[in-house]
Amino acid sequence: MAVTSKENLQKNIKTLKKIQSEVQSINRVALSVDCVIFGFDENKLKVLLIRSDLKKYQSKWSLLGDLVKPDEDLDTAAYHILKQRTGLHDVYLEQVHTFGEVNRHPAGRVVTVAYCSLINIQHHRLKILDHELHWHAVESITDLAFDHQKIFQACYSWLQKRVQEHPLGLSLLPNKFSLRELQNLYEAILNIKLDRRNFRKKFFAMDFLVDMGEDEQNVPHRPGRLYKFDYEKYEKKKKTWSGIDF
Amino acid sequence: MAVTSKENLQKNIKTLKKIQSEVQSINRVALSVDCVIFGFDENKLKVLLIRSDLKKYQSKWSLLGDLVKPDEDLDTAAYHILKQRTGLHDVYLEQVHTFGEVNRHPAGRVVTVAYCSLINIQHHRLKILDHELHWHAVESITDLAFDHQKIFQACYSWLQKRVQEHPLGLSLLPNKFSLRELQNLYEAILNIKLDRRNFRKKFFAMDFLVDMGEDEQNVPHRPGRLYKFDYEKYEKKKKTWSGIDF
DNA sequence: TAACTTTGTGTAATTCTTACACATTAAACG
DNA sequence: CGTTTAATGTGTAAGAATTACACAAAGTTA
Repeated sequence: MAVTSKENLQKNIKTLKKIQSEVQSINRVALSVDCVIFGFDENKLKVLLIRSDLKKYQSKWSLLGDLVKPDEDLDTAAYHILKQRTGLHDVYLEQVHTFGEVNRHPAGRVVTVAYCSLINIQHHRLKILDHELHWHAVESITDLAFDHQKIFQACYSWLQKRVQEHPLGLSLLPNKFSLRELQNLYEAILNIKLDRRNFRKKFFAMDFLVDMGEDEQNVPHRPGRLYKFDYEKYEKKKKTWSGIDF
Repeated sequence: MAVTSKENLQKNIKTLKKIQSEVQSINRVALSVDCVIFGFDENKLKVLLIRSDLKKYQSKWSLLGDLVKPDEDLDTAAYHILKQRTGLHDVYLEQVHTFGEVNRHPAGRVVTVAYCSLINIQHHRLKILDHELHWHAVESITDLAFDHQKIFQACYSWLQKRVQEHPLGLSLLPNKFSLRELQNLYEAILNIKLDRRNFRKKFFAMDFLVDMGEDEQNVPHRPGRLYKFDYEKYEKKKKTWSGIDF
């Protein structure tokens, strides 16, 4: 099988050259990444948006994005945006979907890879004021630039689903949090009300919460216990899918 | 807010031109789509592979893919491959992930968008013999060309998860199928054994199966009932996610 | 010290999941 | 034609998970 004859080798080199020329010439497009950066503040789910350079006059907001350099991995490009815009490097980031319609961008063919990121809004407050960068409550996001509304919607739906099978949502909270905060978070993301006792029971039953032995401070009522999430334990024990459930 | 002053307009045009030049010049990469095409035959889950043009001498197999033309949508490009290679046009196709590592392809920077497709292998048998196109059982797929092993693995994992929340798996079966076939399908995809009675109970409880009033033919034992899947009913009733379950 | 607000906890009813066995049907074989 | 073979079709009881729901305790504020 693995007879590497001279002809085969030459044929192969020829084919490679052909592909290379195809790759180099006409068949190229611009590639960008766009990040949907979620935060959680005042019990609301928020998204970080920037006033679009382009179309500024229409006062439209857009997602944070940039062109991918020819020598840059996609993930790297997305991390770069996060670092640049929020100053954070240790963030949850996951690719969601690629949008490649021919006419999606006014500047020509630009295919964009959408990433979803979740950050702790408190670690970050500082860097915001410069630029035209602002947090927007998800319900209020209605008319973004380009096809960013669609991209945002895809990422939000993705988050709502993903958060039910993976503890990524916790990236939105401080390291120590109360169960009320945790519940508020899920209620905000899923846009539903949950039963407090059952929510609590469920999370304790998962057994990933570590009691920090501390209570909340400066609350005008009985303070709640603070917990952290044990990611290591989660990684070991995480649910191995099985059950058909349309 | 919406004051469209002349300066703003001019500034905007200038910005657009700047982006256009960035988009047109250096910041471009080749884009391809790769399809992981699943089929189901002899109670095994299979994938359609082609002998790589390139690296042919190493007898490696690869996924079916092609460069995306500058005037072609991503989904269109993926459909095109399916049409071209299988002759089928009415297939289940979904984007899974985009792979964009700088050095993933020997011919230069090629970012590829991976699609997953499920086809009914019986509607298709004919077109296979030409080309170096073959079905491979998923367990036997170990050493594909380029990073195709990684792409295949991502799509297979995606399928295993997706099939538990969406009836896409049924695209792999004929329109009329027995419950045994259906169970074999799920067992093959998930690579587990399922209890026959409970499986049956579960599917009937979903209430998406329509009794065709016919039995299997030419089986050397008691024939099973044939059913079809009611996609319309599914679309109406489909489960609205809710439950946290890591 | 009384009023307020939110925490923390338990149980009963219901639904869902799992494990498991036997009679039935058709084809194949002698 | 009767026996064997191989799969279909069905029900139930035990256990697990989910839901709905109410009251005492702990701090803060006035």
